[in-house]
Amino acid sequence: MLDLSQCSEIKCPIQFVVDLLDNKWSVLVLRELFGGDRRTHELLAALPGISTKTLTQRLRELEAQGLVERRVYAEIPPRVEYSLTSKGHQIQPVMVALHQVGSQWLEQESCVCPLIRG
Amino acid sequence: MLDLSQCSEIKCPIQFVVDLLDNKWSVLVLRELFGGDRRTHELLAALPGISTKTLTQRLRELEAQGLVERRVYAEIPPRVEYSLTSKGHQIQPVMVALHQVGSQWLEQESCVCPLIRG
DNA sequence: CCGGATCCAAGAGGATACTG
DNA sequence: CAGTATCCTCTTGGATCCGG
Repeated sequence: MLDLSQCSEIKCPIQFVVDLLDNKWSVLVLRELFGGDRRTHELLAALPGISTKTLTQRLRELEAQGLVERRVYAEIPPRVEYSLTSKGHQIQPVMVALHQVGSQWLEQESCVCPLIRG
Repeated sequence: MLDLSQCSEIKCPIQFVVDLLDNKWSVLVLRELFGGDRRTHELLAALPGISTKTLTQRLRELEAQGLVERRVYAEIPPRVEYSLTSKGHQIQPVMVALHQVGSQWLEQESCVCPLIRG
């Protein structure tokens, strides 16, 4: 008998994206890559607190989702560079919106630091 | 001695928003509330798989962050309604962008269901 | 109807050490 | 330099039961 269960699941586009990115680091990794190609140690430096294990996991996931490309250079010492694919670039509107809303909310927050308030 | 550690932390706006929403359900709860005010059991029905405990947790968080308002009516049986605050509405650009990118990606996916292709 | 309290399973993710 | 393997901790979140 034909299994149509997958077909009847009408997937919400919002949920679809959220599912791809709902973990501690994916969005921030993408944010870095929007700044240009990055080597592994550059990402580690740009994302304080992330472990090598987690960074690798996230990059592999993003690669499997077709958002990120991994390029390996046959050199000693090894060199690996990560970049956004064209599909990865498509997420830019989300990043722009996150940045806009985040800036708005940060402004609205009362600043805890008297020095900045001046 | 004055603790300035908080001040030296320059917060990325993107990370700021991500921190507020990085869990399994917050974005989807907000998606529902963009559809209008909702009672508890309506949210439970609209979010298949969520538990009452988790829904309450997310709502309390969103309330604490000022994104959601909780209104209690003194009736028997009890009635509680949740709605977006004005700050909550400010996240709309993110939802729009998520929806747009998600739709785009879903289209690009090869459809697994022959009936829809048909 | 709403939601708090408890218990529990699963997974995410950090620290460290090690390999090519 | 890049990445894997192991170990371990903490959090998330579901299931269930109970109370207002």
